[in-house]
Amino acid sequence: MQLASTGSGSEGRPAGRPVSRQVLADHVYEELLESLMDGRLEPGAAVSIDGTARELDVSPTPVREALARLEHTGMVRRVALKGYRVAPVFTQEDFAELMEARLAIEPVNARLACSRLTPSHLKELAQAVADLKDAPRGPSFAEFRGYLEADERFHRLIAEQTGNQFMVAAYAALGGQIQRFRLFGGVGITDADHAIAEHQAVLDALTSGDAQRAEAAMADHVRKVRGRAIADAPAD
Amino acid sequence: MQLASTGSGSEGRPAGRPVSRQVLADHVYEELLESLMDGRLEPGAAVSIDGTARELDVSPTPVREALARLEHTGMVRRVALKGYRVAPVFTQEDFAELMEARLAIEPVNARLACSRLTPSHLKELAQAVADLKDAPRGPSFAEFRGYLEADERFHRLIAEQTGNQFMVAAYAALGGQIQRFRLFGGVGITDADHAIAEHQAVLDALTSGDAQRAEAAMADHVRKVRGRAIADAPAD
DNA sequence: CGATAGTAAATCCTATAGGAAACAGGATTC
DNA sequence: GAATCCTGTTTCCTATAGGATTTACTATCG
Repeated sequence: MQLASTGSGSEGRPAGRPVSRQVLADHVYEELLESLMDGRLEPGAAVSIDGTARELDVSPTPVREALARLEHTGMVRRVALKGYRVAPVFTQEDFAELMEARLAIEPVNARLACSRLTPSHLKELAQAVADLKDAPRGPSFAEFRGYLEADERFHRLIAEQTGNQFMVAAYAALGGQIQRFRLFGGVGITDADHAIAEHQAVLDALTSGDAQRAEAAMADHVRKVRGRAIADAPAD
Repeated sequence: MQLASTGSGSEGRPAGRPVSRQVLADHVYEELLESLMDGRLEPGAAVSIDGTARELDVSPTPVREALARLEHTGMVRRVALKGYRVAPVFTQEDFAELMEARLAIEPVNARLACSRLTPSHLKELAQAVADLKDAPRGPSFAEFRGYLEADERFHRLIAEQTGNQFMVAAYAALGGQIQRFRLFGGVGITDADHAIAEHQAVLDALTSGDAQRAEAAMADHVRKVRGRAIADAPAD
């Protein structure tokens, strides 16, 4: 790394980025994922490979690779020779299926995590609940973004604390869809008080170390989320 | 499939082939997936982009796209600037986690599928069990390949018959790993008689329409598979 | 006025080229 | 004899070019 006396070739490295060499496809992936999560890319919108490449000032090759990865998450769909589109809006049936899947996975996660919890894990969970309480809940997206982030973080932490890589993967596959639904499913943050109380109940159960109770608390939470969403659903 | 007949690639492809136009990346994906499932690509082996491209007589671009998709399934791993490698062998801990995840997902699948079963679905399941019984079980891989395929098909059919796209995705994420473990985990087909009987029990429960019984039968099957695998595990 | 054909633009898909980094092997020096 | 440096090769990563196909717009004809 130290330069030899006879510097061969270009000596001037850009001062801004000395070694932080990163693969462009990763950057593109992160950028697209953020756009999808933030709602800047609305369901049904076309995601042009060339267009995205021009917008991010890269070549189409990294964009193609990033989209290939994103396709496997269900966030975008590929039609063989037509290109990529953002996955369509959730129907009520999709939502019901998603909640069914959450009911199968998340209570198990809570039960498994319960037996492996460490104090630092509990602290992280408590922080997530605290952030949920403190997050602003304004009408614009920028204002309730923190709320959604804390909500997702709480559930993801529990999945990670199972120590089971497959349960983490299973939740991750759902987590993106859950986040997407929160944005476009029509359910706002009218249920914050209830949701916070339920999260607190899950956290209390986990703290108590009673795995059965934690599993039940999580199942109760998911069921109630489903119930509130159905009650608020637009009759389209 | 035409890839095999290209021989010594002399010139570009002949112009008059409008029909059966398909994306090359899909071909590469299928080819690689089959190699991974068949065990031709052993765990830890490097999967060179350029090498695979030469071998399949395509350019590196489709190979890159196929590998990007495969990475998300856990079959291959990517190191930032070093390339792709086949995922390492399962440890006993990995196996325990996989079975824990199966226990969370597959019994639920059986329960959900039970209420939606149609006669044609039942016929497909019965065919899978019949194939399992009839499949040869020789020592070489080519001989018990049919057995593994029927086994995987049975479980996948149940997942699909839930009608829940997310449960299908969750099972698909596990299914590949299960198949990989069957090849490299050390458990042969010494338990065929037990496994067939358990599959039959699950099928009977599904036929009866008793969702609770189907769920229990599937849970019993997964637990017994786990038990037999642990008993047969090499003490490495 | 409406429908159709033709052209132009945009897009996807694949191949090829070139730069950068990592790995392997051999030669040199202590 | 061992460690180090250098060099050649391989591989990954990105950019660019070109063929093929779909889409949109326009002009012409019925």
